Amino acid sequence: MYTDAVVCIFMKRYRQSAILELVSHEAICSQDALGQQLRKRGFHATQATISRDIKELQLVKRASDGAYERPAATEGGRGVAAAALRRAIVEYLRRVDLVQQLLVLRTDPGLAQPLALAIDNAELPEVVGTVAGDDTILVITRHARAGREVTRLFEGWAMDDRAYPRRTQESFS
Amino acid sequence: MYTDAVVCIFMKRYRQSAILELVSHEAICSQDALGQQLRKRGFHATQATISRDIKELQLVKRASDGAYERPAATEGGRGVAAAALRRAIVEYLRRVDLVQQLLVLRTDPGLAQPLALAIDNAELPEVVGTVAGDDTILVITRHARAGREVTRLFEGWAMDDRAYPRRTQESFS
DNA sequence: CGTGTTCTTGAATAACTATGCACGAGAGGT
DNA sequence: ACCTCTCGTGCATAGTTATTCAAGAACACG
Repeated sequence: MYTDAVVCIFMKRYRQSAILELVSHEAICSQDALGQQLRKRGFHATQATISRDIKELQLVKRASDGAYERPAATEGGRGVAAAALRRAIVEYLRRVDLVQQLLVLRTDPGLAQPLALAIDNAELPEVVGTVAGDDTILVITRHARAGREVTRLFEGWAMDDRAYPRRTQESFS
Repeated sequence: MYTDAVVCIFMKRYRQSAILELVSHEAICSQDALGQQLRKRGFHATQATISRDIKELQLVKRASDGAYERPAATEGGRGVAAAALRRAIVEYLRRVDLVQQLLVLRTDPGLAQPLALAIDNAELPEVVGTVAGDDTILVITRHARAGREVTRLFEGWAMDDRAYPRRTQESFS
């Protein structure tokens, strides 16, 4: 069954990295298609095996186009979300106003949603929730003190960015 | 077929938000299961309809446990990243040089990192990767043709910007 | 050696999802 | 009123994926 008996154990790993390689480069929409690509690269595996590989690799299948994708590329945990938030703040935030425990953020038109999303994903403990329109976001914090804290945090990031005319990159990570 | 004819148009929206609600709260592993839950909440929809809803909502199905999930965690998706890239190009890019499949971008001092980040996040299919220094970015594309395409794309954006003096954000989408 | 265990896999098939087709309801347009 | 276009939908079914069953290989242990 195996061209070379010894290879059996190692095969799986190689095959799986080939799968990651493939799905990150092109849109593969079915396990059979993936099997075909693998065969071109010298791997022989049935759909059943590929199904198991995909499960182990924790890939996801996008419903929009049916392509496989590794969510690791897009997510990666709390720390990454925080970094993403900082980037989003620097990139999108234009103005901040605080009223009691309510924070009103302004962005350029159409960019409120992505920024609100970044705020939600960061899951800051002080933040209860957000409501976003087109260029305005209302951030509800637990109380006025929390509001001040968050305001300072966001303004600080935005400041850094303007102070030195836009540099800083080490500080992102 | 419809309990009330007028409701038909609005139904979809309600149903879809119910779907988002459901998948964010519990692990739903099949469209039939989703259908069951929906029925409990007063929505009647066949598997076919749910399949279409899921596609429209751009959910993904995790291979690990088969549950549906909204990739909203990915900071707004491809489109937003592309818009961010355009902003970054307009804002930071100063010069472009193409050598075969290698693209050399110049920015003002210290701004190469954020621009490179935007390029990476946009995940352009032609782009293999980037290497960024202080004011220079090397963008590796798949081949010379891809390089020309990307060059035209970036230059086009930079051009637009000079035509209309600085940032008309409606044009970003 | 045997024996039992664990891992990996293929074949068959069950389970699940997407889609072609048809139809009814509204929205315009003539 | 009538036609035509677009949407949203169900039904049937084609297409895709997960799982069950069985078997071969490697390994550990008496």
